[in-house]
Amino acid sequence: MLTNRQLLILQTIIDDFIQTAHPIGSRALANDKAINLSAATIRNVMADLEDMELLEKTHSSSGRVPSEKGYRYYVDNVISPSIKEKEILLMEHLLQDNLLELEQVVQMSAEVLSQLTNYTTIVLGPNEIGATLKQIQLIVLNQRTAVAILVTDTGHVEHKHFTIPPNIKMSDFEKMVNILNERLIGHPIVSLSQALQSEVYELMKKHIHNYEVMYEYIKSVLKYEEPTKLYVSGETNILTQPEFKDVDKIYEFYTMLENETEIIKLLGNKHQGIHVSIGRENKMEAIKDFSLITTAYSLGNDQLGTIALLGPTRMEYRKVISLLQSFSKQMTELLQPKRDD
Amino acid sequence: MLTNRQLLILQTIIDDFIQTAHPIGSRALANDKAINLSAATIRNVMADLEDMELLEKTHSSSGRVPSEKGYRYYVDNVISPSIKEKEILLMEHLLQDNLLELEQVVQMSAEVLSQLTNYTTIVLGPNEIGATLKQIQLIVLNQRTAVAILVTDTGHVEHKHFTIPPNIKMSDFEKMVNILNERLIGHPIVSLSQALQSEVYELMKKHIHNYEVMYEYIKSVLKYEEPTKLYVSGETNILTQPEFKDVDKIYEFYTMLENETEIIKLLGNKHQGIHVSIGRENKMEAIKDFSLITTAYSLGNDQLGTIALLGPTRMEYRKVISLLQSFSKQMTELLQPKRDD
DNA sequence: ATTAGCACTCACTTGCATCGAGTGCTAATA
DNA sequence: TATTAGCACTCGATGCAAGTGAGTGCTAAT
Repeated sequence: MLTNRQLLILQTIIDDFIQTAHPIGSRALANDKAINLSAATIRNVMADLEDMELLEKTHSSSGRVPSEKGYRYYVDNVISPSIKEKEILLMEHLLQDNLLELEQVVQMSAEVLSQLTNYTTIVLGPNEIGATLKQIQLIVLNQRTAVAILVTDTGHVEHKHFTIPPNIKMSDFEKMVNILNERLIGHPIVSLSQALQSEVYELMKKHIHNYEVMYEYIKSVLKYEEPTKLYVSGETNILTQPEFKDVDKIYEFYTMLENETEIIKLLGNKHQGIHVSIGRENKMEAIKDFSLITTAYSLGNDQLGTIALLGPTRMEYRKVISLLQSFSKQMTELLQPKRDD
Repeated sequence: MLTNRQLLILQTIIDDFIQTAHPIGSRALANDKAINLSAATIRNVMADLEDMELLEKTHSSSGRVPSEKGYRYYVDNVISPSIKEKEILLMEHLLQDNLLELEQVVQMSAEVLSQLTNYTTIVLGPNEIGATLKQIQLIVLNQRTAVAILVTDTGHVEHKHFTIPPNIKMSDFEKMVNILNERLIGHPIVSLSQALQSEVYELMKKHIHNYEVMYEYIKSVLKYEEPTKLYVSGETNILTQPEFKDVDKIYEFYTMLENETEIIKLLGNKHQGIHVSIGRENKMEAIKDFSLITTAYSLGNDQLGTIALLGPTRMEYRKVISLLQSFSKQMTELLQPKRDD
């Protein structure tokens, strides 16, 4: 446990460093009105904090810089539950305004968040687990190709192109659509394939010529492919941070962003609430110099997606955490009415 | 007009510089087996070429570097009509393989091109000018919202969410969809709004209650918004080029990529064929150090889209140009059957 | 017309001295 | 006993001078 004095100094160093990105020396702290101690005393305290591995030096005679452990302590113990700031009000305004499709709302929010924070926003989802089929359409484009359109109750529209099975009559095609709509509407879209088997197969056998070929085609069309999309916004913000003036680091950063599967792995499976990973706490080598703050947004018990802010370990934790808390709350409220009525 | 000797030296300097990114000195050229001249003679030729502004020095005693005018001369006069290389065969293979939606094909091609060249690929389009309406659907999600789905004959699917007009009966809604499908199918989607007015308005007046409100809503749904999408692929490639080791330049580059409207302006309105803009020939300040090679892909006389490769002025013009030529040809061939049958 | 030779230019590197912000330690002080 | 002042020390950053080398332009010889 830290003494009040130690805590004050740790906090001041981290706050200052977050603003300036320069190591903080004892002299600078001695000038801080809130700290009424001499530089020498402060040096002693700093030495203690360094022994506890909460601070580090960049070289033997440099000022102090927070260590990852220091940030961790700061996030866990120092940051007080936030108050509403003007940024939060701005975001609330944006979110409540309109009646857009979920995906667009999320995308917009990501942009707003990266503008407000000057960090990079990564959004996962929304996934459609829990969504049910509202309507299915098969539209013939020409003799060879057709397009299938699935609409969910959440308003998500998905379409797939496919080649028309050989030796299929148009009348069978139409019958097929009717059967599908009659039997599959209301089924969760994740399990449409199973539903096709249990609800539709026998009917097809009865009414459709060449039903086996048709069945296989429909099955492949209905196969649920995780449509998780990744939106990244404010990539360039990272370039304005002084710690990324090295081209190699920038290259690594952008390459990391291109690796979608890794990012999905990183963001998925986060529990409810705000989650902070600092530096090497992240599983991913490429972001060992970053901090990642994530939160899930959800409807009821279904997790719908994750939104994350990525910045240097020297991050404005206070601000970002309260922004994300607000976002998560807003989002969940916004989603509520969309399905209920 | 250049002498053979001047041409040989210009060409060699540009070829070497494209490979190494270092200024080329007279000594290095004198060692080139293809050039059987002393360093001093080469220096004289180089001085001549510099007078003609085809070469430049980075400082008074440096080797020579091609000027923009030099690249221009090289592109216009030196590059011979290309032969098929292995890359082109690879691309042909990828393009012919499958039966995907146009947008996906274009997106994939962009990725392949940026991999093959190590430059950044920017794709505009495909635009849907000339596409006609194949089917329209209105699907009610809940009491307040519905989604409209438009499908074109090219297989492009577009959807829009909208609020359901107040005081509208479900039966009217269904009637409406029937009328729209009866009257609007086959109309070019760019002019659906007009067609709505001329073909549908009177009918609505007759059959639909509250037709004025409905009309306005439908009109806004049908309003054609240029769905031109921009795909960028291989952004990180630029970071491997030695001329972009400066963070400011990288920042400028990425900021430029975020500015979609500017890019669309830059890429649109290019005539048929390959088009090379070198350095300041580009209208856009942010890419004054880049060369942009564009080509349009098209079906018949309708221009469908533009694909462009962006790299340093020190670009492998030969390779890029022949790749793009091939792409354009392939693409046009690929598109042909999609609509005809 | 071509080439060898030479003086010159200039970016780049290396070494060295200096500066200053910051530290740890010790002794004096409240 | 806790705090502070003072001092020697460390080390990155900055600036300068000298040296290096790749390259040039010019001139005179071939």
